[in-house]
Amino acid sequence: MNIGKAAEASGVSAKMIRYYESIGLIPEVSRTEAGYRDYSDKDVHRLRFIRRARDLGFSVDQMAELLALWQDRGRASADVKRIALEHVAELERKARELMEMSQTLSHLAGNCHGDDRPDCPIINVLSEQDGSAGAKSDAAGHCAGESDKSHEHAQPRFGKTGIEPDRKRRQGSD
Amino acid sequence: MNIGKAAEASGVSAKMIRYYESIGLIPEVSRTEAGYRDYSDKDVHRLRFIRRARDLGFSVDQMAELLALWQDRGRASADVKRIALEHVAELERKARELMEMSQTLSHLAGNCHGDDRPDCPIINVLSEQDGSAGAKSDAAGHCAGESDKSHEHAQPRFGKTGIEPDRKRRQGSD
DNA sequence: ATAAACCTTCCCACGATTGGAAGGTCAAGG
DNA sequence: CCTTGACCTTCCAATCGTGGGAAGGTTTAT
Repeated sequence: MNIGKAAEASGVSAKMIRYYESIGLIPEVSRTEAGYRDYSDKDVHRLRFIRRARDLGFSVDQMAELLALWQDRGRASADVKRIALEHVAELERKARELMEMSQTLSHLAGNCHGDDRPDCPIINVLSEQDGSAGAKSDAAGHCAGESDKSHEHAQPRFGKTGIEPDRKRRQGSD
Repeated sequence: MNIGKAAEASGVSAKMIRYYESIGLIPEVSRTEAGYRDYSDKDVHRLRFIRRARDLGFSVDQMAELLALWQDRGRASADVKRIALEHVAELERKARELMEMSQTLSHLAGNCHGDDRPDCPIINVLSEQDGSAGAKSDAAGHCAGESDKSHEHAQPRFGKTGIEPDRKRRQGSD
């Protein structure tokens, strides 16, 4: 089965299949004489596994762990569960972050007339001066319970588990 | 005020200040004789505006719209409100997506023994065959109400509003 | 004078994915 | 047999927001 069929059968695009191969998430499959990748049903099965994991928001690193556990007949379900629960915690953290932003903002929007006059609590909050000692309208800005997290966000979270992007692996040998 | 002080005063890193300038989100500020950027209080005020918008999850494009409205004395608050509510909808959509993944996964994890035996509903669901006609364990896989969204996700969402990344603007003239 | 702490520009990396160019291959129809 | 279109191959670039770092110049404090 060529890559197009494998992509269709698995729900993973041909582009991504090649990418996953290049970073070592999936092994290199055999090739036809013309150099076309040739996928077995087992390969497609693995790709479907990957698609489902991806649809659940797992990172490539986590998918690598899950794939390894899948292959491991002697795995402990505790290991799978741990990965899943860590991911759940992360998903919930991110969801909470988004909802806090959403709540703050819809609260502000609720207080905005939304007419053709310029006065707007949303703009007012965005343009607040910082060191305001006392004159701060507390109802608007940070009512969602986020206190000191303002300056730190978006750091890389999942450490690499062993697969590194050797995109250029085939450069000198081919 | 040099860029380091402006960064400290605004909560936007020096790196990001230069980036925002390079993409045209903020104007180029004046320079000292040595070429150092020199920020006024007004500039810092704008940077704080940006930091707050960013903390609310606005994209650079949306921040550009908000900055324009901020500067526009004759703005209609309806315009601000519209941007805010569109963003709220987007935030809620993303939060919902994350929560659906989280729920599916924690449901699965709840059914996982989490011991040293290999049997695990999480792995089972991930490795399910697709065209399974009847033998599908419905409790595990897709209980969160997501039906046909599996194959389409992560498309670019916010269209550019006029600021394009002309990072190399200063290349030939300087 | 010298060293530390800044600043400048430029390039690269992340993660996951898509798009496209340039070129080779395969299958179908004429 | 030849053409055409649909596929495949590799390689490069872009996305988005941010951080890291190199190479070199400047300011500031000792």
